[in-house]
Amino acid sequence: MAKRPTIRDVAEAAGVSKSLAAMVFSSEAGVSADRRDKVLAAAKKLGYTPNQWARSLRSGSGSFVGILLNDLHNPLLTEIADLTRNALLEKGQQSFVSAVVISEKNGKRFVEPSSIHSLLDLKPKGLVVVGGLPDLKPFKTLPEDVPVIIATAPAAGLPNATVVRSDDDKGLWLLVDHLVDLGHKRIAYVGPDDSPNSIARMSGYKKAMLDRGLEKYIVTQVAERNEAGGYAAAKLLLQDKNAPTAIIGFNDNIAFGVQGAVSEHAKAGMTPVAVAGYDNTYVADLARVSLTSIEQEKEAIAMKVSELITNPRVAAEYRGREITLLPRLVVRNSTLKPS
Amino acid sequence: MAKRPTIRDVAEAAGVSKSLAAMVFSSEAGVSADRRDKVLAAAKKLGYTPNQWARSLRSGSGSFVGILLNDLHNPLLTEIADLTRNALLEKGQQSFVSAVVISEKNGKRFVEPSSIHSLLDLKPKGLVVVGGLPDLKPFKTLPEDVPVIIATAPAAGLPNATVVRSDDDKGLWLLVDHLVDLGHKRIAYVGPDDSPNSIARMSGYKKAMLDRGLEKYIVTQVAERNEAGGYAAAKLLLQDKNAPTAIIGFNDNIAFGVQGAVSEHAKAGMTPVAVAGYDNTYVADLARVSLTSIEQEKEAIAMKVSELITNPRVAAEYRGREITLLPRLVVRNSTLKPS
DNA sequence: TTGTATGCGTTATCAC
DNA sequence: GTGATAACGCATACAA
Repeated sequence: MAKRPTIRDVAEAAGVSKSLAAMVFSSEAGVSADRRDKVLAAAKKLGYTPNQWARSLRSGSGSFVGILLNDLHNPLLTEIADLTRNALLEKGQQSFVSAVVISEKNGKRFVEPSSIHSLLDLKPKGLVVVGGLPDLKPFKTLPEDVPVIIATAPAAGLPNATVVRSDDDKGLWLLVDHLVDLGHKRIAYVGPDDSPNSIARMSGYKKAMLDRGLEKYIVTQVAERNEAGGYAAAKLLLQDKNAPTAIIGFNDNIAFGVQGAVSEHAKAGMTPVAVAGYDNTYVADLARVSLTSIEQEKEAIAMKVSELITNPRVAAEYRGREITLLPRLVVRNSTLKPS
Repeated sequence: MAKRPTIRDVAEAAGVSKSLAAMVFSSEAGVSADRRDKVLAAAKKLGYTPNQWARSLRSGSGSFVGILLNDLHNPLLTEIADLTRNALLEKGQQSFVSAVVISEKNGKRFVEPSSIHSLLDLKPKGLVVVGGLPDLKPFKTLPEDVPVIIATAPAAGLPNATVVRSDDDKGLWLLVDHLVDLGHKRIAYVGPDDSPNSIARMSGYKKAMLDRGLEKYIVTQVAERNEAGGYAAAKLLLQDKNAPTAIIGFNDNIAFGVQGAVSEHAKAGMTPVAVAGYDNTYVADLARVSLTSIEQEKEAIAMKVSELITNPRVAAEYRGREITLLPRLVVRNSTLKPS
């Protein structure tokens, strides 16, 4: 198959020098109109598009923004990555999404450093990290003027990064508040406690309960971050004599598992238990699921991120700081009707 | 921040020439043990890892496999991409996942060619395309010896690609067969008809109905490929006097919408309608959803793909051919109990 | 305005 | 076994 044309092929076809042809694609001015047209025509005919990686290599920095996606399975993260990419596209900013490799070595999951280096070696002009990475050290090799924005996760040890995330304390306060208003007192929380993110939410739950004078009803149950984890944890909670009347899950996935356990509980003739999740995944909105959840305002996050990455002034202003957005409660059947 | 060390830094630190240092990382032999150790020690101390893109540029081909992800929102595709990546990792094959950009121009969605070129310019040693791309022309610029594998989609006009997908005819046959065994006759199909993939499934449905002698009950309703599309289409079907007693959706997402419409239908006192989807997304397995679906054997697809990409002999053998895997029926409540 | 030379980080081809 | 040199595709400082 035909080899990809290079700028030399274009120059030759247009009858000009390589550098002249290069100028047509790099800087706007500096080339006479007729020659520029010739080059453009030749490029179009050959189907030439610049190799942006060679460009990165030479210039020290590319013209694209790198988006590092933490987990392909998490709909919240893929959604935010996609929204960010679209927001950047609207500003005319190219981006490149790549997914981190997570491998497992003797039972422990960790991020392959090479999958981070791969993106950094492409020399992005800015970097967006979507989701919490356990180790952000590799990013320290980035040049000073490359902004790093971390979406929906704390900046574990990266002093110059900007964090854009929604306020977990507020989110859990909204959930607890909503449930208390419905008459619940025994409100339990189910979720992991192995990451900054999960710890923040659990702590938000406790603060909210305290705030409502319900400290003696605080019950937390550790769970793995998937449906099965939520199911198992809820089963444990529900067999207690002082079983909760409402359960909040760390995220929607866990809450789905809780819903499963709660359904079985209700079928056994027990009083129905309210369930709420977090992240407002599209699944939560399905008619059959109808799970009350917290919307992290993904669009707002994406907009903020794209603004930070494209506007150097704003980027400089927020370097090393955290931008906190207000989450929003989305009430659905799981906390209203009996399930 | 510290700049990323290059091979020159390593060579200098080890007191050897760049070429010698390079040999340590490229070929196994050809360098004396003591110098090799010196280089390795220096590399470790500086935290050096080779820039694989510069390597690609020079060698004409990198050491990694490119995985092009069609749609970040489709759980089937992200799952297959991830499984493929893991299968490759187990064979010691690095891979790089990047997502295509889909933009919208005057109402029409299309793939940004630049997002494909970006990955091709990295010069992968093999390419995996996950999901159906409307236009595969850009891949024609790949060298002859770079295998292209297309997962879960037809090879629209790429004669040298290998396709790995499951048999849609068989999948729809399994669904229709299952429903007929349960006593259904009025089995309708809901889904789009705007892509090779969707046309294949719709045709599979018709063949299966014919095969069971139910040609006079064939009813298809076009729907957009999302929950809302399924909901709207099902609403239309259900208001008919000869409403179907079972509805098959093009994929799970559409079937979720159908489930919503069917629930409302049942609440209005009508006889419950069976629903089935396709792709066996993790959502289908949620207790509250419990949707009968077709498993495309994602693991098997990923295994096949990774074998094709890593084994040149197998790749050559299947070049230009299609590998069809057998799908599997997963029965859940949506086709059993009244919903 | 146009062409030439140099280098980004790497590997391949030579000499030595 | 080792080291200098060219080249991958591109951009830029410089000279013409």
